[in-house]
Amino acid sequence: MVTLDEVAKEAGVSMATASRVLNGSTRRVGALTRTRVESAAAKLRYRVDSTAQTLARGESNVVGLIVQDLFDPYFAEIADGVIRAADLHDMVVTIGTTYRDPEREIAHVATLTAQRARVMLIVGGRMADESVIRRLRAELDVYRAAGGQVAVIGQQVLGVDTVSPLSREGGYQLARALAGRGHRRFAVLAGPARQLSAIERTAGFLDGLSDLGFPAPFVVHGGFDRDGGYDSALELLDMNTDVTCVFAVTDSMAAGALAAFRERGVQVPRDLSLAGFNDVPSLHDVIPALTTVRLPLARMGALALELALSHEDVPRVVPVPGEVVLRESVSDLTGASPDLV
Amino acid sequence: MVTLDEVAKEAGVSMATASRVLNGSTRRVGALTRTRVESAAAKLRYRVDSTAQTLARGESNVVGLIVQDLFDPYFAEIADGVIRAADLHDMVVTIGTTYRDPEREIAHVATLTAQRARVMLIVGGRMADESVIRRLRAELDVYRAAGGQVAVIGQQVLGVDTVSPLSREGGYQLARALAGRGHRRFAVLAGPARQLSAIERTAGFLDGLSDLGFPAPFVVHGGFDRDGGYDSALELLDMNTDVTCVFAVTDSMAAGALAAFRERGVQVPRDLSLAGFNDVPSLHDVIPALTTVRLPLARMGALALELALSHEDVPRVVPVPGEVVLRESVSDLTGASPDLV
DNA sequence: CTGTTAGCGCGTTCAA
DNA sequence: TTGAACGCGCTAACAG
Repeated sequence: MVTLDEVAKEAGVSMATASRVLNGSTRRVGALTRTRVESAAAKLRYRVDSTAQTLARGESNVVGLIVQDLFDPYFAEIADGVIRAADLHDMVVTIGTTYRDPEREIAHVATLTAQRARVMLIVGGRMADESVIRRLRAELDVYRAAGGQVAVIGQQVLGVDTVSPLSREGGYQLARALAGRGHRRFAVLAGPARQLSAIERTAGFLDGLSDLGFPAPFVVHGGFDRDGGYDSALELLDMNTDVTCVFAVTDSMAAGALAAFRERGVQVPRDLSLAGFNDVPSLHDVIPALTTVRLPLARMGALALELALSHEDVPRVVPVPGEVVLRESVSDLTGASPDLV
Repeated sequence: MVTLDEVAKEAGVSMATASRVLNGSTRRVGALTRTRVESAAAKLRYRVDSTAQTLARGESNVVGLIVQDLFDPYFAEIADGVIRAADLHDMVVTIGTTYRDPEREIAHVATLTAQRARVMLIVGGRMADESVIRRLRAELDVYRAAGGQVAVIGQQVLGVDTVSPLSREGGYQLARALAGRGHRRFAVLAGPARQLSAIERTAGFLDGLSDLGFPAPFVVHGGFDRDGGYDSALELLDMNTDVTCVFAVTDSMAAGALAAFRERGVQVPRDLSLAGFNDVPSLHDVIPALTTVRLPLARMGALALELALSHEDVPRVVPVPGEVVLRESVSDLTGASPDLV
């Protein structure tokens, strides 16, 4: 690989000059020398070594991104937003996936620290396990002590910059919207009992119902993904409740629930209404169209990066409201209009 | 950030020794010294600087991955496989997305070269544009000249290690399978006219039909994604053909086509049968279940990494066969059994 | 088994 | 405006 000083020699200048024209910020170089260096670099097919730059500058251009699972469209969309934003800053994105294993999360933080990532973005509902959180925070502390910037997308538990989807409020608004359709008796497929964002969404939903004076819903815990929704839905059906509407705390879970209902001959929304959360685009074509709470995932990813890059001393929290989107999967029980759009 | 020689001082040993116990491969260090170094490192919260390691070793631990769009489950699943495999090798994955823009692809290759990525994985059907391919190849050449390893997932056009989905054969087998269900008159939603994998799938399909002595299908070109399928399907309907079965060269396109058919009141598979390609898991819940050709995407990603890591002088090609999966979206016209599983 | 030394490729003072 | 020299944090000979 061609190095900078080979280019310098070829151009008949010093390394310092070559560095200035090829990578320097202050461009105080004579026009002639500049073109000489540039053509030498082109001729030799010179490519900077950004690892050497990182070492010399003490600052890298890598964005570390930690997600649970790229396979989940929720994370994929956020990752997409991060990558787009990073591109604008000429930064590269290193992705680590945890598959919901906190140990892997901690390991990734360590790895990204070793990479001297300039910023680190952590996505996804942390589990409410104190001991794990403590160790994660410890690992983050050594990263930050070295000048690294951290931003989190999700629950605000780490004392760092946070892009915070208003899960609780989303659940709350969803409850009111569903009530507006005439539903009174609900069930919640609540996901893992210790998953913070699942907890928040459920809690907001419960609050909404309780403020309305409605009975508390049936709550079924289970996995956070499609299969979790499927299993929870079957479990719910076996309980033989009289609910008219089911809230799955994730679109993926709702998709699973839909499959389960279908298998059991339960028609949505005729026999049972269903709502999800996130408004994942890849689920836009499911039938019936899913009522859900929309989150601007890609924008949240970009936002997190900007937050981390523009770091200030005091941790900031950017709340991101969700938007209830009523679609066919929820029936209208008010009698006013039996058909939905 | 704590450096290696601070650790060495703390432990009362030389940097070399500290390096050996903390990062060296040959672990010929006395037990006592070893523990002394280890506890010093722990006490000081030392974290290696892998950029410095890269510089010193002349070899990095980053895997560069170039995909078109993380949002597309096809790429997301491959990326997942790559990340998992990289993890096994203690390597990190840097992802760049091209959004199908060849210029961005070339730019990413340059960036990853600058990062001194140890291997580079390029995924996705290249466009059949000679001039772009030439420039891409030129950029790859400087990367490879520096000792970088490249593997491609997709069409074999670059003279490097390739994981090659047997698109043509997949299309061929699909044609035969559909014929086995009694279909004779087909249409193909063929995607972009210059997209290699789309071309291959279509060509194989045509071959299959022609070998069977069936008439050539209607071919509609369009976008490669969900919306492309949607638009192409509408276009097909407007042509008022008498086809009984439609092959969309992508599952995402098939999903879009399904939506279009539904809007127009065309029921699948009663009025029209539909098949896709890829067997994307996130589409497993669509109704009716999609007949498709399954590709082991995650495994292909892992495979590509192994290929690149175990580089040999002569470029290798690993063909990956697809598997036809017949599901409800294709009706059985043979009359033998009017209902499908 | 351990220490000394010389780079890896680049940015950046400090002089000229 | 340009060049010489040092250092970033670490590994890898080479000695001892």
